[in-house]
Amino acid sequence: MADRKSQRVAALADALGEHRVLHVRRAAELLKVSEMTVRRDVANNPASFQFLGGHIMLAGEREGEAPYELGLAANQHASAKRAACRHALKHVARGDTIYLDCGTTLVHLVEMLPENADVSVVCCAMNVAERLARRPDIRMIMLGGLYHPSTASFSGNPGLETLDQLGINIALLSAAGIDFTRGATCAHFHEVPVKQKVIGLAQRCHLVADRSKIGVQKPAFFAPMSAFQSLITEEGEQRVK
Amino acid sequence: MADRKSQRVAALADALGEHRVLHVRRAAELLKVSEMTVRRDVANNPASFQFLGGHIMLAGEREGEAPYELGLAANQHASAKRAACRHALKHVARGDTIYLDCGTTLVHLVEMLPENADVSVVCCAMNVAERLARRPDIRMIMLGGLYHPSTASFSGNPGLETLDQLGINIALLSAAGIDFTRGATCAHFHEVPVKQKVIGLAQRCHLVADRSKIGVQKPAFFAPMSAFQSLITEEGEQRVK
DNA sequence: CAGCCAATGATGAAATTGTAACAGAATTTT
DNA sequence: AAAATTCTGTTACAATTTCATCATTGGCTG
Repeated sequence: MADRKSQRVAALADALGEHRVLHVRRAAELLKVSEMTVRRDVANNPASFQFLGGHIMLAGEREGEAPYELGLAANQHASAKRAACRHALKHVARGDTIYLDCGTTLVHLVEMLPENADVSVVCCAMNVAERLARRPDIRMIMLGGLYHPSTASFSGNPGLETLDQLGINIALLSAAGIDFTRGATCAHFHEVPVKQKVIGLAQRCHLVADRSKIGVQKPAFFAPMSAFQSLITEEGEQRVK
Repeated sequence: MADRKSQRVAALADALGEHRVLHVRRAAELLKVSEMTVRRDVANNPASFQFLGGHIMLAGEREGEAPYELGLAANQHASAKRAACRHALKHVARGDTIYLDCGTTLVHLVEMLPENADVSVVCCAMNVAERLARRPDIRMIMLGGLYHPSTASFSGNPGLETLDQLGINIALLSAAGIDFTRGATCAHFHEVPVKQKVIGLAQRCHLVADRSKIGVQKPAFFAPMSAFQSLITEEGEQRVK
């Protein structure tokens, strides 16, 4: 009986893995038990499931709990990041190929891209790619390689070589630290080669970040401010050259 | 006026970007309007928001709406696929590097991998990668390139070149068609180069699929049955050489 | 400024959801 | 095999959500 129960719980987890959200009634049908039993199963496994007004979802998708280690950073300054992206969006034109950097800033830009914008997006991060995958009207090119949970991004030579085959019009880079004299830095060294190569190849580069990054310096340096056309923050755009 | 409204909608989207889910009441407080107005805003933007029993969440995380076109296929034969994966799992040993093919079959295997299994997983599909990203104990290598929504996978030369840098012990391939005389086929031609190169490089290859695929033939041929150590289905493993 | 219109708020009835209590099944223990 | 225990389904009722309706507000136009 503990068998039956755990089997049901597993089946429910499976179903949720595919549907993301399930109404209690529907779950009861699928599992061929009463609604009440489903409710009890859910209540007994708060670690796995979560109730939300008649619907069941996986607990993991709860507030802030992204599968990445980015979780914490993601929520901070989110509206500032969004605002910065809104400003950055002006630089994207029809037909462009753009590079979106890893981090939690530029994911917001994906949702702002107008429908049928006819843009190709190059990225190297799972969180960005996940959003892009929801947009069949956008062509996505992913730079693969070894996965780094800390940034939800990939690194490696073949990914860098992919860039040789691309013509990037606009590169939108993010940074964890921006110092006007020293330049742009990030937290992890594996990000550096991709950023630098993109900077070298793209027609125009912009640094996109919320203002909390200004004055900060992180361990991995990747570009002087002169590498960028502008710095774009929630307050708008400013020349840096 | 329409200004006020769209501003509210944007603010709501922002708030949801941070919280993922918001109770109507809480949203009403945040936006400083009545609950009813929030409800109306949500109802007027079904493309952006979704109601879930008193809670608001961003659309796109909606039921059944996987971001991939795989949606339909995903549910069919799901338990057969899971069973097949359970059998396939026996071939994975500590320290192995394994290749997981694209499709809806082998995603199930990811969750079955024991914790701290010390395995490296090579993949080329978003749906597989998404699950792997939730597993910090697994090393993931992604073959990047151009994204194909039809299979949620990537293709391209640099991805293929990544394979040259890897030593794959076990390759688990899936197929949309299995014909014992003709061999294994899949639905999309862009999958073929990756599959073939993996088959060429891996120490051992197994074909993993539910039995509904047997006797079926799809347009893109990628390997004769002799390429595989065995065929693994929900009924277990069978030699094919 | 009267009048119109859209937007918002308030109210309450209807529908849905959450939960406790009990009774019947299934399973395990004695 | 009987008893005890756990699990499940049913029912009833409380709490909450949903929605239609109408009153009120605020802005705009003539």
